[in-house]
Amino acid sequence: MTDQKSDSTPNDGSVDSNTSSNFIRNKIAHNLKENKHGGRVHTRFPPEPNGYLHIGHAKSICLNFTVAAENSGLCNLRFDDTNPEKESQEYVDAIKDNISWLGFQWNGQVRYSSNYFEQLYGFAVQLIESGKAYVCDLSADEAREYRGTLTEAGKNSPNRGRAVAESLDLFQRMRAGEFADGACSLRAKIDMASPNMNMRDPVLYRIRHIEHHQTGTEWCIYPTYDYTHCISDAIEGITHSLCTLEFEDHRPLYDWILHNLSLDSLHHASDLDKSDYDYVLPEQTEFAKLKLNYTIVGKRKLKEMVDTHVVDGWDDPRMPTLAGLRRRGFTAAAIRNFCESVGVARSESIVDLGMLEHAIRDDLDKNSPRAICVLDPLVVVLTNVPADHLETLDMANHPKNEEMGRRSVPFTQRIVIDRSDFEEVPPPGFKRLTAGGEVRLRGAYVIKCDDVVKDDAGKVVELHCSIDLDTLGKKPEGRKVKGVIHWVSESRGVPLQVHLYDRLFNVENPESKDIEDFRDCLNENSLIRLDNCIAEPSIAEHGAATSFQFEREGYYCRDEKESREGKLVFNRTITLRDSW
RNA sequence: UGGGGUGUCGCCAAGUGGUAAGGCACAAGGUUUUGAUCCUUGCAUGCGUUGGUUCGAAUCCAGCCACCCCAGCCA
Repeated sequence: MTDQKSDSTPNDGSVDSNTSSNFIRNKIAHNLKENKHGGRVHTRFPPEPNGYLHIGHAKSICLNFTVAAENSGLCNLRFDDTNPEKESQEYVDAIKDNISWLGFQWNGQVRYSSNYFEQLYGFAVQLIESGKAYVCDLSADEAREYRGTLTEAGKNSPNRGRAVAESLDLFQRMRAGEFADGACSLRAKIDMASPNMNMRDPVLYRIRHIEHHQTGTEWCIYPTYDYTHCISDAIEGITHSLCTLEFEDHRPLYDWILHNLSLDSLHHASDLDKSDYDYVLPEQTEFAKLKLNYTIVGKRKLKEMVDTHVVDGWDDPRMPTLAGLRRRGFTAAAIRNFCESVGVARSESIVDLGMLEHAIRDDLDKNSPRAICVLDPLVVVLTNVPADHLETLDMANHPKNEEMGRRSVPFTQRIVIDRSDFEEVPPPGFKRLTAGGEVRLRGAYVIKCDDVVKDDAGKVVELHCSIDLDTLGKKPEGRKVKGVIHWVSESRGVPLQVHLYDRLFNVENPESKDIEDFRDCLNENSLIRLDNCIAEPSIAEHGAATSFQFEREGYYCRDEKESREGKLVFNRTITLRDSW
């Protein structure tokens, strides 16, 4: 996906269900009513390119883009790339790709905080000149000691009273590369006794002689998040700066920086410079992060799982990353609907995985064509059918949506059914095939099991059944056959490998502080590979869909990464609900 | 124990002084050639807790309790 050229392309990431009110929508409606930003709503999604996006980011993406779209507003994509140490172009590319896949289009070109390095530098000079910032010689360790603690005030840096001219000179020399990493820093002059630690003369610039993925070696001083974010928002004309709860304590600093810069200079530096809109400073609003039970959403741990090969990569289908969910068979619409159903609030909560599962089942049930696949084949020989029999059965691709068309399924003398659909001694309530019992073959005939063939070890190897020729498309005479099972022609079916996925962790909260190492609660059975599956031939045809409901089993999608000519691999996205 | 937040059904969540929306989950019925889907019904005299104000409180006030975040030159 390349950068968007249009300035006003509406986002098409729509949601099926009705939207409900939340405090951010209410706040925006209120601002609109007061005409605070001249009717504008302009948000931004500001990831740091230091990892892949996950389901938690999806919540923020959906929030920012939909809230803008609902109000005919705009949403920027801005990479918050102020710490080159952990960032890379690989992540930039993956993030852009994920957002597009989710169905959103950002306003104009992709932005980078690093686009504003020169302006940011100029604003820093402005703060120094007005006595609001100074160059500090304290080392990181010393600064920590001077900062005080949660309950004790800090001490002023010895350089706090440094003359403006001297700080100006030093800052210029920091930029020129005269000092080693950590030798000094630029700090805001606020209040070392503030109960809010963020206000105890926070660092604005630090020295890092390191290459940046966007600016190369142009800079050796890099602005911090706190200093950069608010000014970047102001430059882009953001009206509502939405972020997560842990930044709440940073809001006073966000406001301090903007209010201690000249409003005119911010206005002139901004995208709104030549517009007719009044220039109003952006406002930060915080909401709770999305957490899901049985899963980890923490970049550090996700990266660790990738690096230590607990999973196969960022796009492993068990990962909560957008890349992983996509490969698993989740649709963008399902993720959008899920985010909408979860809502946005300020209380920290852990959403039940069942909600995500519901969202994907809901979408796939409506939109995926049906097919038949037998995961654990057991041969059934139809004794009253000729050995060379080949019949073509016509089946609907979707039970409720005729528009999805129909398909042909070959029926032969030897077929396979799933081993779990036969029981010699059935448990109470069992509705499938039993010795001597009858069952309906989905889309075909009713069969009766006459004979159970076993090997020397007593394992069932084959079933001999007779079919009732008068039951194709009609109910059997004089009796009721309750069960329906699926089947595939043994000779005409196509072999495939199927990957069965389950949750990665076997505890509800693998990120809990009680758990020292997440490796201790890994689900051993999170991936099961089935090598002998066999499916109806239509799924392998040229132009076939890539995502199906394998009837009575669940939703499966072709794994594009592992499938190749002559070797089909399918991933189980999610099982069907099962009340049996 | 300084500061900032949050507490409404098992899980999310609406509600902003007029008598507890919705979704998920769960349960019971019905339809069904997928034990799926779909349909119907049920599911908080109760809103962390204790007091107070009021004709009336989840909503206002006070106290208490629990949990989360903050002492990176990370974001």
